[in-house]
Amino acid sequence: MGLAAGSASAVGVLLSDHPSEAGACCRQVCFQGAHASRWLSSVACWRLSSSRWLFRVSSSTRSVRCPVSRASSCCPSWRFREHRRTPPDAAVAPWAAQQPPYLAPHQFSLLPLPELLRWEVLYGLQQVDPWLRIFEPAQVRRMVRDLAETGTLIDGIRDQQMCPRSTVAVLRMLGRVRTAVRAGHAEYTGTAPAQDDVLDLRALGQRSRTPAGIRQPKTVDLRTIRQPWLRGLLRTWTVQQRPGADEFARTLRGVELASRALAQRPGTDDPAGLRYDDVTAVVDAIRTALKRDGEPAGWNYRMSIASHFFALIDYGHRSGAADDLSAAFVRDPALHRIPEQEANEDEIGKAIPEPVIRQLDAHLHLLGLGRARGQRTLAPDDLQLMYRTLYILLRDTGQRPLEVLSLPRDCLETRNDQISLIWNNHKARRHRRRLPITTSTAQAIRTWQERREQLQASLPPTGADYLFPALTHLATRPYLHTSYLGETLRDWVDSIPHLHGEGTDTQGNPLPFDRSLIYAYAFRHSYAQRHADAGTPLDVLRELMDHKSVSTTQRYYTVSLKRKRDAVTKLAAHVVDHHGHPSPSSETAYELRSVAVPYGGCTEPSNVKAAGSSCPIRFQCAGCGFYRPDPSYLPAIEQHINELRADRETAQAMDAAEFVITAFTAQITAYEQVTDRMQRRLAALPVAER
DNA sequence: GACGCTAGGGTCTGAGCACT
DNA sequence: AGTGCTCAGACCCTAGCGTC
Repeated sequence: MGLAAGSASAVGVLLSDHPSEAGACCRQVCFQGAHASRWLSSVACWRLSSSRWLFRVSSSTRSVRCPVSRASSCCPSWRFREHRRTPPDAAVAPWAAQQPPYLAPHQFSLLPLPELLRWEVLYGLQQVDPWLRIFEPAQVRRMVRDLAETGTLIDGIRDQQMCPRSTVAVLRMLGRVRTAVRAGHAEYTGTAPAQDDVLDLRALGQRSRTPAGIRQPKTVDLRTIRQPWLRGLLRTWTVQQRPGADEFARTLRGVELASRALAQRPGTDDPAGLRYDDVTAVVDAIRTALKRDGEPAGWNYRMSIASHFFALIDYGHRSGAADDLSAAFVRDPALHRIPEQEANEDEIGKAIPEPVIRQLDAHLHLLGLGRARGQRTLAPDDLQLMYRTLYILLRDTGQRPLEVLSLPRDCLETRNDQISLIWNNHKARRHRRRLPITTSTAQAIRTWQERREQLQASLPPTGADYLFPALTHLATRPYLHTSYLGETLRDWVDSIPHLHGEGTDTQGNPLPFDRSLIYAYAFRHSYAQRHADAGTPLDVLRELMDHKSVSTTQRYYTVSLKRKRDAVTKLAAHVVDHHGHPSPSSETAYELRSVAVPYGGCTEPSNVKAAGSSCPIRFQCAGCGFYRPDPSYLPAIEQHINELRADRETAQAMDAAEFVITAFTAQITAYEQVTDRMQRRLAALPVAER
């Protein structure tokens, strides 16, 4: 339990009407900041009586010396001694029940509450402790004030009705405490959650917040799952396995989809009657699942939903939680697959085009202004310098945002005049990697490093080892959070007045670039695309990006349709017929009227109509009038000629029939003529176009 | 190469901390 | 008590890698 007002240690005081020793009218426990929960844990032993349930303070709860000076008129001990001056034999209990407790800003008292409510609140606060980052005694004091007229928290009325004058923050605290108390009471009496159709996820240990709009503690109404057996299985699994929030959400999504699909089929309310076809129906529903906004969900997500749903079914079979479940209701790995869709041909990848990056560079002076994150810790100039350095690193190194943010404070290394960036590959768990960088990139880092050294005294010590340290003591990681970078980049990009993309409108004006395509990770794609366009060998780029497999590197950049068209346009102008006569055509006409055959295209109509599978002369292309050899295949054709020569020699050695040798010779001659003509035409071209 | 799993990133949004 | 800022959860997605 953290404490507000940044106090390093504090004292929680529970005033009791049963003082344990003479002269001490308050039972109190000292605790250091975050360890209050240990104290509360020791108080958590409670029992149920016939008419009410209450907590019992454990004997391990220590009574310690009052930290308030006894000379102080605020100290209850001192006040009690003063009280006894008039009736020397006055009892402590009646007196203490009427006394306002002494409270420092970091303390609260439950004394004003009736006894049952006092123990309920205490238990609730103990349970609520792990759900909070910082515990605010002031909120508890307000809650206690507003609860004074209440008898018990276990009541059907809403929080607002219980404390109509409370502020939003107090009602939030009250809601948490009531959730915890209700869950504890229900668990003790054995009424929930094993039988409830409304699951309280927080009471089940999930520390989760809710999607937009829902402010109440998160509950899930299982009554939307129409099949009682499926509802029961999900409830049992949740209660017994206590899944995390994400695991539960995916499983629930799978169950919802399955329930909807099964509801369309007769007899699926009886788990024993389920068949193989029912599994197929469930898989079909997941295979075509949509996101909540109506768009098709991604393949990996749908796969994950299916995986979680069938893990639940397996749990039912395995654990006996679904004893009646038909043995036929299992996934068939061979047939119940969720295939990955083909990538869209027109998709041009996620790289930010270089002209757009140049426009971003031109507006670098705006980065870190406006709503930049971290204004409370850093001066405007320092903030700008930090974000500028982050941008340069993203742009020049192609590293993932988290890798840039978590760079070590001393991340530069110079060997043989080559400067390298030392970084950690979190994703592949390979650390202390080295990436060669340019002098200008290194200079940008050094400039920030020098300024960062001067700032260290004003920064939280947890981030001392990092180049971009956490800026507040609340941060859960020692380095800057990814959302800082993402949100500041978003605000910067939105603040740039004009950002032109590629192409123009009908009036010739440049088209605006879609700003949503600019985000931190997109610079990694740009880095890969930049290297690919510059001709960096794939294996070198793989090393630079620290990928294990080349296929991963290839996924980062794509050959855009435009680049393909450029290539087709250039080559289409040099297509020749089999006599070597130029046979130029528009790229579209050529694509429409031809079909790919070995080493070029075929324009024979019946073969084109059959998509290349119906050659009337059995693919004797070199001698065909419809053959359009493609200059890009020149090296391959020459290799093919060599193979034909080798085959002819083999045939001669085998003393093959004369027509076999003649056929090889004719093919070789035909392909030689094709290459000869193409080479002559290419030689006549300007050097730049070859 | 298809499939499936795990770890973790991008983005949106609300909770709640910190400051006034 | 009001308000702006910070951070973490939800949801969906990508990357990396192992298995078949």
